[in-house]
Amino acid sequence: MSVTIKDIAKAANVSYATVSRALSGHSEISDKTKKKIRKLAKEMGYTPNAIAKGLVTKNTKTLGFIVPDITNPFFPEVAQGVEDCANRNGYQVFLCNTSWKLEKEKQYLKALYGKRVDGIVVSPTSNDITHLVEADRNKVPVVFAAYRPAIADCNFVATDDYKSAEIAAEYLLKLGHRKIAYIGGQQESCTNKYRLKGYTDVLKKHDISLSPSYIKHGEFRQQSGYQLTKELLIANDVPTAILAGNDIIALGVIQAIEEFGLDVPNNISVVGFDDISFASLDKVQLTTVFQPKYTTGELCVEVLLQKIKDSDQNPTHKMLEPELVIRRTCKGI
Amino acid sequence: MSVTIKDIAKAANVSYATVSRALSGHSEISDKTKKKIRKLAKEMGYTPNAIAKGLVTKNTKTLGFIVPDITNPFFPEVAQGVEDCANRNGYQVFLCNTSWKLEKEKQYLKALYGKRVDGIVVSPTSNDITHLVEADRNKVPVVFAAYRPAIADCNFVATDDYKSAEIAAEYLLKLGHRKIAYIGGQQESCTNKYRLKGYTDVLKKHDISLSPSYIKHGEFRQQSGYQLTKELLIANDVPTAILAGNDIIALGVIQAIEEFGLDVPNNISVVGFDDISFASLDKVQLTTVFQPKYTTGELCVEVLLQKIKDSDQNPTHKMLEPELVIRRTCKGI
DNA sequence: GCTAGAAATTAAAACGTTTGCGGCATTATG
DNA sequence: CATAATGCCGCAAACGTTTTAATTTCTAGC
Repeated sequence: MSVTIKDIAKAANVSYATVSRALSGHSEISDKTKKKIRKLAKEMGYTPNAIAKGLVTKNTKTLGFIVPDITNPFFPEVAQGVEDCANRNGYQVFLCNTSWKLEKEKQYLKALYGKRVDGIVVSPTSNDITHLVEADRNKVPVVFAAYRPAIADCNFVATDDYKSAEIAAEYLLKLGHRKIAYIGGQQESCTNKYRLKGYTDVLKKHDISLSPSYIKHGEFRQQSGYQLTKELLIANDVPTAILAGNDIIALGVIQAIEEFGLDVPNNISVVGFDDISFASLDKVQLTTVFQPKYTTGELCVEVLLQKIKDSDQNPTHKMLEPELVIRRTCKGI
Repeated sequence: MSVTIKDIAKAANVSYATVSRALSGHSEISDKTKKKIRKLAKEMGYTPNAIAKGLVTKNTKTLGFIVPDITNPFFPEVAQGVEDCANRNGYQVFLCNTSWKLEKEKQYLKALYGKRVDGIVVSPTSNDITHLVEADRNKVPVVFAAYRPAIADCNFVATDDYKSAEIAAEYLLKLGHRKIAYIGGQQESCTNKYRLKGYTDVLKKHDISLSPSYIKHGEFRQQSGYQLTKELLIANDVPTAILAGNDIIALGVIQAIEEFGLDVPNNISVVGFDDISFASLDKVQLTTVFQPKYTTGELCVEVLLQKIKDSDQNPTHKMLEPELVIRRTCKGI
């Protein structure tokens, strides 16, 4: 059995209110007893029970972080930002991995609320976020990470996906490409939609016709990029450039291209999104659009803490700037 | 204010003990009232308060997972195993990232205990684990992940690091290499020690003299592998093979070699440990020693749940089998 | 219709904290 | 010296559950 405030009170021969005050400090109490009790607490090996405390104070100093795939290096970097910032402010974070399953996302949301977390940062699995906004409205502050909800009154911090895609597409055009395919992730996903739109808009702007066979969707996974690219290459009209939905898709794309006997960038140029750490590997040198991952995580908990402090302020929207990083998977035509 | 058991009790005109029983189900209660109350609870939007529940039942259905670096792809895979298995059993997990800082590890341990987690799986930052075994003995069950403690009465699940290194070294010898360097991670780390010993033992067994300049230590990071290899290559006695402390170090090693104008595997062979997903990339094709990462995570929480159920059973030790996976970074001499 | 026994329900304590309010010393004020 | 003000501290309620023991209600057997 672990030692409680009551044990200390008994040992010090004071009421347990006094012990509580001595330990927390922010109440009127004489320096003498404060010293005495703190010393005693240390000797007895007291660790405050955050559970009991949470019950009365109604805040648990706990956050939830819901991600679709912790195995995609994009998310660990965001997670590190979340975690560091939470930790700096005395919070702990529950990690929840949905494996791109909406059902799991819902389950986790419920569980987190059950645990009475003080706030949730979530990178949603799908475009169906009704349960999340419902939670935000009635239960616990929610901020979306790397996702820009269609509804206005939600908190989010995201990188401008539309702009990211614009930048990438413009770059490819500048290199002389006209036959540019898009290998996306989940079609319904919001990120995907914005990126797709940025791409199509740029092409339209330059009067380039969009071949439907050049647009393919699957998952944000290497395997998916690989598969989709195979399909693309088997068809007779091979593009000169491929825009991948994100970096791990791009890795799959490259793999497929080379297995097909073609070369990157000599036959086909490839650009991704995110700039995960492996993109800069000498062997990879993937041209991609950088997204501030760590910062996203940090900012998410910062706005969350704001909401926690002052629950009825206006929703916060933070749009981060993408950045084209040119490496060696693209070539002029 | 969220709806509580008392609210439901009032609405249903029963005692709140009845409500509790109706909801939890595992007590004698008439089917009729059970139905009635459950329906009511749903209508009123009741979510049980796990905090309050934890206070009385003394288990929180919560686990802690402490890792040194979530950014190393090794750990997300373990994390996924931990998370999936925990989730399957109705547990939630706190992710704690120490960034290889012992101080943070200690802080987190305290915080987790404060939150009264039911168990902790930890991949320790250093070889100083006294605080962890102390916690295991007096407070909360702990199991070590991917780490084999020197002390006998601890729970752990790890891959046999000694054997892993043996396999790798033997392979290199079979290819004809005699000048094999070792670029490790943190020297004090247990994993490193076993791998180093496996390597040196094999070399001794084959009567190969160990040059001290061939053994270097730093961190389990790409940058570290890169740096150390640069130093190694600048010295005049260049090895024909390098054993890297893990895969991300290996990536740094390869980078340094190629920047130096040498080729892998034609001039220098390299082998890593872990088999992270990027090792199999077409561009990388790293020869490495596979470690069952996901399984490690899963097993960790399995033994944890055992300990939680039956606290005074003997410590559990699980040793997993490594596996050499031959790709394209090694060549015969 | 009575009673024994089983089944369903209630009352109340407990978990470990925090905190508002009241009371007692002690000190300051007139 | 009496009173007011102040500083410390104790009492007890509260947070939302579970659970033990006690009580009521129901069922069945005679």
